[in-house]
Amino acid sequence: MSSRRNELTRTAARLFAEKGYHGTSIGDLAAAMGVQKGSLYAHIESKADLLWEVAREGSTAFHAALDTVPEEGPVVERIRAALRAHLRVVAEQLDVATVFVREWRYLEGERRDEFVAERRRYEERFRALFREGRELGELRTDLDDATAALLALSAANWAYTWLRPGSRPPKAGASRPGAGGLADGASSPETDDLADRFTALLLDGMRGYASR
Amino acid sequence: MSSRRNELTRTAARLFAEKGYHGTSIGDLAAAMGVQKGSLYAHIESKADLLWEVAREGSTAFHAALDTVPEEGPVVERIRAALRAHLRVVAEQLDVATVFVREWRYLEGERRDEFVAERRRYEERFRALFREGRELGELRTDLDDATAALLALSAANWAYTWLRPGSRPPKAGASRPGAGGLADGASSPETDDLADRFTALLLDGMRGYASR
DNA sequence: CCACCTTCCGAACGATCGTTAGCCTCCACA
DNA sequence: TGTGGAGGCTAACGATCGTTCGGAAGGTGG
Repeated sequence: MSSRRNELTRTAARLFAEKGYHGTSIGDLAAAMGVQKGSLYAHIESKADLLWEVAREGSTAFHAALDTVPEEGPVVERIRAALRAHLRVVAEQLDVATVFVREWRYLEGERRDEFVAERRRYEERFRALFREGRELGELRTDLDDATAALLALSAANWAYTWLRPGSRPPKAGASRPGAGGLADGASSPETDDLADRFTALLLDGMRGYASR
Repeated sequence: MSSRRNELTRTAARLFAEKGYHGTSIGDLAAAMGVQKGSLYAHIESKADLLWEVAREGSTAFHAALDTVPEEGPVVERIRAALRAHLRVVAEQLDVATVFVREWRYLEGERRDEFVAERRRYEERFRALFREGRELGELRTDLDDATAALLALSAANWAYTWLRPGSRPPKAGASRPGAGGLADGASSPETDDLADRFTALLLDGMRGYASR
C-alpha cells in the first residue's frame, strides 16, 4: 500500500474517532489531506472502504495484543497481561480503538457481519480466561464468570473515552469534548500500572479488611 | 407539551440510538411518524433541538435515579443502590440512555457545555460514594477510589450495549447488531440482580478464597 | 525518449440534506 | 356560528453529500 494511501487511512481513523463516521465528510478528509475531494478516489473506491479498513485494523491490533498473552501459567497473571495488552492498544492506537469500539456499527453488509464475528471472538477469548480461572480453582469456585468477564470487558471497552496517548492518571470522568490530541503516542508504564490497578481491584475487590 | 410532540421525541430517541444522530435524517423521523418531513417543523425548530431534548432527558433520569439513593447508611448498601438505580434507567429507557452515553457529543455550543457539566456532576456523585467509603473505613483504607469509581462507572456506562429491556441474563458480549427491539420495557428483578452481582464482584473480587 | 503509473485538479452529476413557505383541514371553544 | 390554533400537505430553496470523469503534471523504469 502506497504511503499516501496509508496516510489517508490514518487521517480517516483520526476524523472518524473525532467526529464520527457520518459526521465526517469526504470533503473533511480531503481538506485534512490538503487535497481536493475528488482526488481521494485515486486511493479508495468509497468512503465505506475507509471505515472497513480502520475497523479491521482494530480487530487485528486487539487480537494481536491478546496473542502475546501466554497460554499457560497462573490465570491471574494472564488476566493481568490481557488487560495490559488491551489498554496498551487503546493508548497506542486511540483512533483505531475508538472506531473499533464505537464506529464499527456503521459498517454494512458482509463486512459488518465479519467484523461482529471477530469482535465476538475477541470477547470470547477474554471470557475464557475467567472461566478457566474458575475451573482451575485459581478464582473463586462460585464465580459467575460471565458477569466477571462482562465487568472486565466493560472497563476495557470504555477505556477509549478517557485514556489519552500521554496516559495521565485517570479521572473518574467519562465525558470529554473533542480534544483532538496528539497523534497516537507510545505506551507508557502508566498504562500498565493502570491495567494492574484494575486487575487488583477485580481480583481482590474494594471491601475493607475488617468486614471481610 | 402536546402528545404529538412527545411522540416525536420518543421516535427521535429510538432512531438516534439505533442509527446515530448523523445517521438519522429528518426524513427518517418523518417516515417513522407517518408524516411528511416538512410537517415536523410544526413541532420543532431544528433537528438539533431533538438531540438536546433527549440528552437532557437522560441527564434528568440518571440524576433522579441517583436521588433515590439514601445519603446515610452503609456505603456498601449505597453503592449497591446506585448501581441498581443506574442499570434500571438503562433498562427502562434504553434509547434515552444510549443517547446520553453515546450521542451527546454531537451537541453543539452552550448546550454541549451544559450537558458535559451535568454529566461530570453525575460521575462526581458516583465517585463520592467510593471516596466516602474509603474515608469512613467501610472500604479498604488503601483503596484507589478514583480507579475504583472508574471501574464501576465503566460497567455502568457500557451497560447500554448489552442490557436489553427484557433484561435477560447477560452474555459477556458487547457487540450487537441493530436489533431494534421492543419499546422500553419495565425494569425487572433481573436488572437488580445483575447490579447486585456487579456490586458483589466490585466489593469482594474474583480471587479464590485459598489464595487470599 | 517514450510509456506508464501515481497523484491531483477542476468541474460536474444526481441525490439527499435540513429548512422554509403557503395553503388546507379539522376540531375545540367562545 | 365563527375563530383560531394544531397538525399536516406539497413544493421548493440552497447547501452539501458521495462519486465520476477527462485531463494534466511529475517522476520512474524500459
